[in-house]
Amino acid sequence: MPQESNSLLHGTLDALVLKTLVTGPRHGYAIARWIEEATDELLQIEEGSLYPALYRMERKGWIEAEWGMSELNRRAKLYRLTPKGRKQLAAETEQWARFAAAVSKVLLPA
Amino acid sequence: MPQESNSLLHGTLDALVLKTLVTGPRHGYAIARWIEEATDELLQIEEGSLYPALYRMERKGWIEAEWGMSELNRRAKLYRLTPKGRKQLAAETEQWARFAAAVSKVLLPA
DNA sequence: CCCGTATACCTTGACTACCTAGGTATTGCG
DNA sequence: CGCAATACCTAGGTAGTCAAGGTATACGGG
Repeated sequence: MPQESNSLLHGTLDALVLKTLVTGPRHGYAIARWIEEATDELLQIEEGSLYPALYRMERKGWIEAEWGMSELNRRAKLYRLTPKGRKQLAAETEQWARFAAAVSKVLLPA
Repeated sequence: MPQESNSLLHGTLDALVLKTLVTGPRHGYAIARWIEEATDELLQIEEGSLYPALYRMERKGWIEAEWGMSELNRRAKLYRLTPKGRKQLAAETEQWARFAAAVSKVLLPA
C-alpha cells in the first residue's frame, strides 16, 4: 500500500472518470477498479472521493445515472457520458496535456 | 489571462519551487517569476499560494531563509535549498514522473 | 519634486476536493 | 452459516489554492 497520499490527483479525477465512460456506461465501483487497473494500481481511487465526484459531475450535466444491474447481478447505478461531458473531457484532456508538459519541462532533466 | 483555475497545481507547487532553487538561492518574488517564465506563462504562481508554500517548506526543513538584497537593491528574503530539500525534490520528481505517465496513459489517445 | 509602477513581502477568509472512517445491503462460496 | 467481495453512501476533517486585501521601497518620467 503505497500511501503516497495522492495530493497530485487533485483536479484530474474528473477527467479520468469521464474518460472511463467513453467506451460505454459503467457503474461507480467498476470505474474505480478500471482506473486502478489501467494505471497498474498506481492510482488508488477512494470511494469517498469517487462518489462525491460522480454527484458533482451529474449535477453539472456531464454524466447521467440510471439504476441497473452489474455484471455480477448486483444492483448498480450505471453512469453514462452526456454530450456535455464529452466536451468537458476534451477540454480537460487538452488542459492536462499542456499542464503536464509545462511541469515536466521544469521538473524533468532537459 | 487564462483563469484556468489551476486545481491541477495542487501538489506540484512544492516541487516546482524546490527545483527553482537548485541553481542557487532566490527570493520568493523571483521564484514565482521564474516558474511563470519557464512555463511560457502557462502556470501563474499566486502570491497567496507561494508564500504559505515557502513557510511550509521552511518548517519542514526543505529550505532555509535569510534576509538579503535583490538584484534591484531591494530587501528580499533569499531561500536556499537544504540537503533534505534536495532529497525531497528527487522524491517528488520521481513521483510526478510516475503520476504523469499514469494519467497520460489513461487520458491521452493510445 | 512628486507620483505611479514595479518590486517584494505578508495575511485573512473562503472554497474546493480529497481522504478517513465509518455505515448499509446483497451475492456467492467454502 | 459466516465471510469476502461487490456496490453504494455520508459525515467530518484537512490541506492547498485563490482572491483580495495590505505594507514598504526604489526608480523613472512628467
